[in-house]
Amino acid sequence: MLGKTTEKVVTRFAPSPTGFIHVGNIRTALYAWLLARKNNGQFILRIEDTDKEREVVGSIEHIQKSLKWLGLNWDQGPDIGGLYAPYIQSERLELYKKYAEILIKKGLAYADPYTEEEIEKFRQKAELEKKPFLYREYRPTNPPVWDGTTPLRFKILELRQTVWNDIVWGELSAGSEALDDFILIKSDGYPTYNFAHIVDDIEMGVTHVVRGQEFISSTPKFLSIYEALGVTPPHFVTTPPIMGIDGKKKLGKRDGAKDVLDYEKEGYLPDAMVNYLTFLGFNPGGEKEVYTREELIKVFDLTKIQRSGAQWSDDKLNWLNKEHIKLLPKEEIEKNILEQLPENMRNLKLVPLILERISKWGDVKDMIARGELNLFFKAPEYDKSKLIYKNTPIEKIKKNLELAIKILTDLDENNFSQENIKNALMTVADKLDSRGELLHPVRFALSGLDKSPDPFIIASIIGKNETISRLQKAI
RNA sequence: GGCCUCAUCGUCUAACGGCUAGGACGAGUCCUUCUCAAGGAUUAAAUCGGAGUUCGAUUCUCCGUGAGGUCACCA
Repeated sequence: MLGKTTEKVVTRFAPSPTGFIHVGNIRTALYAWLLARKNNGQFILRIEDTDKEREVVGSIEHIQKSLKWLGLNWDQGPDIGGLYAPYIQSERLELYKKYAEILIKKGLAYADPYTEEEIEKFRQKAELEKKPFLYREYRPTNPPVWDGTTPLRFKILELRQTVWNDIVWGELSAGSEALDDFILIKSDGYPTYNFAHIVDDIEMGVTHVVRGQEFISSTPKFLSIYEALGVTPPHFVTTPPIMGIDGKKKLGKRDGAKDVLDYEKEGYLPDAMVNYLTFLGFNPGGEKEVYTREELIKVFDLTKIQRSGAQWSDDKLNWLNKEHIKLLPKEEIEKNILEQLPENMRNLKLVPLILERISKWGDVKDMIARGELNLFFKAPEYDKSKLIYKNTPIEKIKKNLELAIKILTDLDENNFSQENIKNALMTVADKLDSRGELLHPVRFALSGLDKSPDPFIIASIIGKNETISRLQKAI
């Protein structure tokens, strides 16, 4: 499956520092990481900062933070160095120049003599003729010697059909229209992505190039560079796109794809994100869906990556996050929930109640904002008439509330637990015409809400004194 | 538009060419319940269309349709 099975697997994630990493493209990093970890290989982080115009200050740190949060640790990278340092392309310009010289010597690269305006004219002409624009049709016969002030172009010699193999997609092919004289080095001295990533992948010994399917159509160009340099290309692992929630478009920043770190802020578990992201476009077979990180590494298999795009689903992510929360030790759940609460609300007894109403830690803040926890800290104000259960007469409601007070007063304060309260009240409630005529006024007296947790858990949390005081007030 | 690619419930997906096309999310119903949530049970829901190969096609081939990607001194 990996081709040369004896080779050591080396994968990389090579983002450009143009802002945050969104969930639509972090999955490539995840798959590259899984592949390296599964094979005890190397995972490299490389920064492709060859476009100075689009560069955003601080994004390298932000990207590293995103990867760290997800637990995608790298073995070589800008911060930790490694055998092939530096890992930032702008610091490797000499290397690209060296490779460019090799191509020039071989007669496979030449200086582009045209101005941008001239090229634009060619392009317009092609558009008018409804033909695709191909620079090679205007290739200069006697290009000047390249002095570094003009773009350097690759010279495609042989026009032919390109056929190659992709581990995910199988055999792929493209006609000769896909081959053109593209730019290797820009007039500002920086290499293009097309050239730099190949040089680096060769230098760093990358064995598996994991990337999104937007690169399929430029693969013939990449292959012609490998061929020109006399280097065997790496294995290509092309991943399907992730589509936005609403439409069918690829998930991108423009379509509201969120920063990976936004999910950290919202209180998702990194393991749940990793699980969700892995399964968006991959399935090992079988019916198990909740996987730990270690299990994912074990079952990850390149041949089981999907080819069609998958739509992002917050619902499924939320469900999976809840499943991962359930996997956590009790103390950790308590710690995380308490952290979300303001100091005056940090009551350990609230934890089980909160837990069953959230799918991620951030939901706790929403509960607070909606005022759902207020009733545990302050006696509620409410419309008295709502104490009545259906058509039960007021006298009966009053009697039942008095009955409840009597029962609860008899309960020992040390045994004022949800279970004991429930047993005590239910025994009495069962003897009435309907349980509601007791349970409803009690719950309403305690909560003041049409919809709330059951009276037993409320009583156990606010304690015996407060419970009885609220019931008396109701009467 | 040229080139490349993809197509199973609403969504994520499973199914050596062979059981009644399976699971999960979401939705509905029921149980548990005074209400909400949680939990349990359960129902509905799909092989894009048309030819061909075959005893037999979700699976292989062709055509059509739909969708996505790509055609930069961006990566």
